[in-house]
Amino acid sequence: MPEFTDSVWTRPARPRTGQPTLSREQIVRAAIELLDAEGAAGLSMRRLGARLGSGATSLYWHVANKDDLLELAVDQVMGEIYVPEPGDTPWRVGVSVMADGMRAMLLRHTWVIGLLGVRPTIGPNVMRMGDRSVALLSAAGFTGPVLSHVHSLITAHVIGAATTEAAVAAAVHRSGQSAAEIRERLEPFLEETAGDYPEYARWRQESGVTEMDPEQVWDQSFAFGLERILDGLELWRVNHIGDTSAAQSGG
Amino acid sequence: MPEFTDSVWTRPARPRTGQPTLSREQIVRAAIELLDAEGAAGLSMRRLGARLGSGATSLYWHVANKDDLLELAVDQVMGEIYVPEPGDTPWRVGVSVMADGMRAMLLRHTWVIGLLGVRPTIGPNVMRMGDRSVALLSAAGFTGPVLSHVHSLITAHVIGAATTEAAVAAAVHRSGQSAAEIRERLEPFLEETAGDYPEYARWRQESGVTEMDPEQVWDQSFAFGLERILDGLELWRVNHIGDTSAAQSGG
DNA sequence: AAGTGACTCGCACAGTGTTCGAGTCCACTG
DNA sequence: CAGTGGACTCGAACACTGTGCGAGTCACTT
Repeated sequence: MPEFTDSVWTRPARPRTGQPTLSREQIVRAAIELLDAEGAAGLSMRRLGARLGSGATSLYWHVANKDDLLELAVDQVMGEIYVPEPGDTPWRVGVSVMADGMRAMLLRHTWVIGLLGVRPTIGPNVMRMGDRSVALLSAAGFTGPVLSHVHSLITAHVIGAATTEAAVAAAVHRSGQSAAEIRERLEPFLEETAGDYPEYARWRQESGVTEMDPEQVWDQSFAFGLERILDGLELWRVNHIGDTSAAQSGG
Repeated sequence: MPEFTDSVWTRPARPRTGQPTLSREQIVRAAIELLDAEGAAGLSMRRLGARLGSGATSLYWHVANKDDLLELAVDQVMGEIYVPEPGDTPWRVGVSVMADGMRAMLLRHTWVIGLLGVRPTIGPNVMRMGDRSVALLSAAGFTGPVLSHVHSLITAHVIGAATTEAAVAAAVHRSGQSAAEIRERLEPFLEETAGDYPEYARWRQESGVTEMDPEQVWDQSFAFGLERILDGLELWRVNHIGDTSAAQSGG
């Protein structure tokens, strides 16, 4: 029975002495490249070994198993997220920068999304990100459990938005068609079922959403949501902290 | 090359004449049971066939492939979400009921979470849910692209929150330990690295979060986020619609 | 009685993650 | 310098996966 406390991060790394041809960092990097290029289904230990010019089973010396490798890969790309220092900017800007950066990362590495619900990551990069987030939100005046709630709220928005966006993007990519082609092809199907979903059909027609650039819609949707969240948080701040000075400078 | 428009939903169902021992509904139901009991990794066509007392390849008569089966399963459980009629309650309550229901569903069927980012679902239950959401949000005064943004915002919060919660729950379940045991075992590891993450360590100590019931914290975190989102939306409503009468009754 | 189409299913194939044990090479000790 | 131990590589093998194919069974129509 595996234990939660027995993960890549709590186990000591194997000591390195010789000059081996393979290294853990190299393997993780190659895995990320493969995942970016071909998605989660494209990564197999044999293919990864081949890409590195070594046998598939050699990898198991450096990595306990595939799950561990994926966990390492997730933590690695988490390190790409930039969390601003508190005090540099108003807290809303700081949080927005973090959220935008996280969203961009998830859309660069869409395979991460499917892994986030499987197992929590406590790797160094994630920890470092958490540490900096605490600094940012502390400076904004959030403390105690609420600080954690705020952090969860922001990350949940990013993850949720990226999830649906990635799903559509994956389908578009798989189909090999442009978004416009797909819309055109899907149209008759939607027309046909319009009678079953009258409210939706009405909105679809009168909203003009069919004429818009999908990519822009995603961006707008994400930005709109983030602004509403920040508005809501600001309101809470005013009511529960009453001190707006922290909005400008840290501490 | 598969096409986006060639999915389970756009293809006509096979006509049924005889009295077969297997049915699509039965297969989907059994698949959901298996997924609930053992997670995504526990579902294989062979095991599913065995559970239904039939050969594994027999399933392929009723279902094109495993991906299609999963899509059917996702849509099925999406049907468990209750979206209130507009007019029954203030819009905030209506939205909260939908969000709570969706969260509960995702936590009942955590395997769904890992599939949401893989491929968009346009099954009947999802469509029906969309239709009713449009009705709810229209009655609240949201129109055009903003209505879609609001819907995305709510669902993103639910999905994002459920994602991290499910990840932890899965790890706890796998470990076979209680949350308290895990915390106790993880403690030395966190102590050890506390020096590297000073802000986090400070917050952890002074927030008292270690003494709380994890399940309650999840609930509180989700509710806190939802309230902030609804506050932010309310603010937007007041500024951009200026009509608060729609808050009480539909239309 | 023959035929047709719905449906079931065993076999086979290519591919997966992972274990095991044999093999290679280097750094160090005696 | 011989030898030993450990770091590291890797081929073979095992149990498993999704799925195509073709043969088989049955109910019903003509």
